[in-house]
Amino acid sequence: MAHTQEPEADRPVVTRIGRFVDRDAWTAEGWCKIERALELIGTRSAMILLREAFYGGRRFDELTRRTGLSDAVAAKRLKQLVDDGLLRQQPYREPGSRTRHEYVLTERGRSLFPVVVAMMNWGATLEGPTGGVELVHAGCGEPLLAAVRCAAGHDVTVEDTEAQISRDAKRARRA
Amino acid sequence: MAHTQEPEADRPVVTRIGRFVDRDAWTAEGWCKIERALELIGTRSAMILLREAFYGGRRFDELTRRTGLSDAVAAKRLKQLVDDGLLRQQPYREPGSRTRHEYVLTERGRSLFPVVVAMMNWGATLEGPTGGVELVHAGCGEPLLAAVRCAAGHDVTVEDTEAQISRDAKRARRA
DNA sequence: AGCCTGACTATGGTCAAAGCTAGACAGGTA
DNA sequence: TACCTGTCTAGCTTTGACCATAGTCAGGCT
Repeated sequence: MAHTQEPEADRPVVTRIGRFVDRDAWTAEGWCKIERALELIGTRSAMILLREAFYGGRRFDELTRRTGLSDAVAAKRLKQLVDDGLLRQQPYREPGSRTRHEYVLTERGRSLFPVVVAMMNWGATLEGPTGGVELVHAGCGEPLLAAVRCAAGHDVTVEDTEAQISRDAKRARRA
Repeated sequence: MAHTQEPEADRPVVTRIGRFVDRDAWTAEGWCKIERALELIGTRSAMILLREAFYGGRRFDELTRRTGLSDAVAAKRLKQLVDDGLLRQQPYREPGSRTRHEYVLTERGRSLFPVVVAMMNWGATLEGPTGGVELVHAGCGEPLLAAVRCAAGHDVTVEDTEAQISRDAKRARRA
């Protein structure tokens, strides 16, 4: 598989600071936010159903058809996403049919927006056909990008990043 | 599971525009950038190894120890990540030991930064212990956030987003 | 040479994800 | 009433992710 082999400096990607310099002073055990996220969205079916939700898909038949998932898997995963509070069922009624449910993103589901955009961005850089669905800014029509900023508003690169043990780790440990 | 049940307006999350309004005019089949990304980073082990890489971990023993993965899984996944061009092996020599390899992020691997940050951000919003490792801006010490912007530089919310079929979909189809 | 250690590899077992097929079930239509 | 259709459930199977254990193998050490 072809890929970039940049002959770059032998420096750490991210600098470790504080107590985290000694990595054995601390264990990730149960603290990792990414692992926690993966428990909810770590399956292929969950991610592509959410993708469809961000593309505006809401109804069971559309979601199954456009994701290519089987009824059974889609139903199971949608149920889990509802239970986990990422989607919510909303009744609707098509004339001549009985009341059914649409699946719409909750606030928690919408807050996955940066994750979805970041993954689309990254996926777009991989080899394979370009194109497909694209998300753009309604205001100006420009495609979306996921950016990393700090809370103070600065753009941040990997090289400008430091890793530390969160200051409230001790406080939280009591809980 | 407790979660927000916002009583919000009955509008689509994302507006579909262009040919994409008729969703059956087009099929996702093989075009989805997220599915392509998931083929490379869609496993728990891949994500948490990359997490460790962004935390500054490089050596086999450290990566296995801090991720809690077994040797076998770590070795297999690292091999895959190297083959896929997200990591690269770099020789090092500890005094008294033979030459070994560190695993360092390639440019392609580093470009996952927004994905990792976005997932950490989102995971932090879930219930469970807060704390753990935190990434901060070296300049000002503020924690990192993943933001969504358009190519023109505007901040974009879900509501300001439109989904369309990418204009170069046809061009790419020839390939 | 023979030993030791750290980085893999090979094997077997468990479990979850996802596909397929077949139903169940509600609530409309004829 | 009987029937149809779209949503959802229930089995069964395959695949792959992960773990545990036990090897292999390279290369420095004594």
